[in-house]
Amino acid sequence: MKRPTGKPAKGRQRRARRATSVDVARLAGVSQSAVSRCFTPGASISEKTRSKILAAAQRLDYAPNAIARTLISGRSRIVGVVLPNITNLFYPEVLHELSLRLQAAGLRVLLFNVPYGQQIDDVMPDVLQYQVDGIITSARCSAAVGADCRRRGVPIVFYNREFPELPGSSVKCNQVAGAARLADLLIDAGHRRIGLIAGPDNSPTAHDRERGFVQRLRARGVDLCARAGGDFLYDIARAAARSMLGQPRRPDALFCANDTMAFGAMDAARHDVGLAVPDDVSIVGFDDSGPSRWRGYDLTTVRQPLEAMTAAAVELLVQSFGQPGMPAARRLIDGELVVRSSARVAPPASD
Amino acid sequence: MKRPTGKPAKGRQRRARRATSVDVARLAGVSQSAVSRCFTPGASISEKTRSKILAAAQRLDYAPNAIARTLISGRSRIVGVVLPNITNLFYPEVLHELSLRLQAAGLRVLLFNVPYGQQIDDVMPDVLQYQVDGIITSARCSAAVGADCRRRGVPIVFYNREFPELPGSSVKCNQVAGAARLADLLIDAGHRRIGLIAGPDNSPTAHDRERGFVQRLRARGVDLCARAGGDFLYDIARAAARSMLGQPRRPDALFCANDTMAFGAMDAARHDVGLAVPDDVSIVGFDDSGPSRWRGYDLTTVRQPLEAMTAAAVELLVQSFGQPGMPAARRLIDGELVVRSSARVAPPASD
DNA sequence: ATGAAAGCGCTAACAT
DNA sequence: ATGTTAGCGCTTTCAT
Repeated sequence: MKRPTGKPAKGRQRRARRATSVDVARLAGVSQSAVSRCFTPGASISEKTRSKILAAAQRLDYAPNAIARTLISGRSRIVGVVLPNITNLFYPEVLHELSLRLQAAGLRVLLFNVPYGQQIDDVMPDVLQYQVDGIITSARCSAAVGADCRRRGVPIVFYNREFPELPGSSVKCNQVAGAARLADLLIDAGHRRIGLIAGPDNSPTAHDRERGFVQRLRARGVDLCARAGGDFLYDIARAAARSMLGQPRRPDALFCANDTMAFGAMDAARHDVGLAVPDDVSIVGFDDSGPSRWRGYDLTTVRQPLEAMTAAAVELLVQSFGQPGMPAARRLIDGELVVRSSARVAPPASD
Repeated sequence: MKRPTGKPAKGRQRRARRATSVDVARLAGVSQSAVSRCFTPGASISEKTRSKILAAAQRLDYAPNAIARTLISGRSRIVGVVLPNITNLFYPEVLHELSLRLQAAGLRVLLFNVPYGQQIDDVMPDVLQYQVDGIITSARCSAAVGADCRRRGVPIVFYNREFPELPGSSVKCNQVAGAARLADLLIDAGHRRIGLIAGPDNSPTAHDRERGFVQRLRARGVDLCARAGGDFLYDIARAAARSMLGQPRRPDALFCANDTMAFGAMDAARHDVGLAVPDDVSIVGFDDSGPSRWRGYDLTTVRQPLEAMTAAAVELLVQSFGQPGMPAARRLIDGELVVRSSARVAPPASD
């Protein structure tokens, strides 16, 4: 089955044939392995050979084929990033940070979107087929996935999720502590009728925030006076706030489990119910997303320290490349209370 | 260099050895190529063999190695997505749409971020090394990149950018027409003192919007009464609007080249200058980003039809997989005028 | 420091 | 329909 000389390698090729290391070797008058070494940092090669090879490579417009390299070396330098729903105001920033840092570490981002309602399990086979060196995920995850990764030796880092029973490190913002600080802030300001607009039932993050808030309230002898679900969405939260604040004995402070809902609540207060913020009602959120700095909202909230979280995630992942059997590390990073004007900070003067 | 029998393939391996098609073939008692066919849609294989193979594959937890497949077939099913700055309120949605659609088409997204100030050229070598089947990009781009792609036979689709001189298709929202509609809307409402807050100097999109707006104004006999740069950013636009609206002969309408700047301008009008929107000043933007629907802004704007644009981009790319020499297609998609309450729509009753 | 050779896991031509 | 075989382009021993 020798192919007739001169014919371009098989009939298959669909793209312009790129120069290979063999071509470069031939032109430079060296062996193919020399070319390989030339493009491998730290390989032993003389300066003379190197420059000959580089010249030939340049002439042929050669660049190493990362796919072939992956196949033989078993390392792809690709990280699978699996996110639940990029549309959420929070994830774009995460992804931005993540891709910059991974790029800086010489790693590539293979992005996977888990459509609403599905979990990571559904995309996992695809991720694994591309021989990713590691995975960073913020999606829901089952034990099967953990087992998969372990079996394959693919390290996984959970971002703002935690699965103590799964092998894999995690990085989390301390939602509980952050929410507690907001509870303190409201109570210190003299609020006693405090309502809560919660996130989706299936979001651990939302749960943590609610738990942290309510626990601290209890610890200081205050009970929630109203609660509604807002699903992390503006419209739902606005409707919830509208009806909550429309009551005769309405709350005078509102904790929303994320910023987007807080914006909805503020708009409900001002435009639907006709209350002033913070004079009639204090409103606080969680995330410190872009619009919270805007003058129209100026939201008191807790900043998730994205840079630190992302740096930690990448760091943990890169570390685990070194030692395969690395024990799972858990990093809990405190959020920063950002006090703006949407909540009063002291009890009203005359009361 | 025969390796001693029984020893695990070389000393190199860093991850648990995964089952290969050879293992599956052996267990199923068929040839390795049969296994390959079994996992190739449309290949001819008997039902009996297929099920034998699938059973063996399941037992061994086998999945085809996409990297090896890429190497031999020359098709990676990976699309390089190159974006300039994901933090911009617009790109997250693009990326979301794009990744969903590409996933649905059986393609993977390899994400590249072009840090501020750089152009696509700087990341291009990396993209190409991974043998992507195609590229979708929204980053600045030079002729060299176009030449690169052409030479390599890698199709490229420009998203909201256009390079007529480069080989490659493009999908664009018709910024000029959209901006013209906003100009019409303001003039029809009786505005004659119209100001503009422009985008970054290096953004073609920003230029198109400004050009479309100003041209239509001129065509109807109106000249811009003020102009400032806002760099697509909230803070800068707010400052610009503050000084513009603080003048004695201030504009009574403002076009901001994107929504984010319009939010800044609205906040400046209301909170910095004490003007009512739209009673004292009409403000319009461009993009229809999330907060424009919020009650606090309720911004009149032009919606970039992301779904249509993204669908077109993926479609063009997939088409060009079929015919390598496909002529570049240019798709210009009209945006939709979204009339909300931030701009008045008729001349004031008594004037 | 360099070269020869093996082979990563797979697809696709060819032969049966 | 199935098996045989030749590589895809590279990294990595091993030998020199």
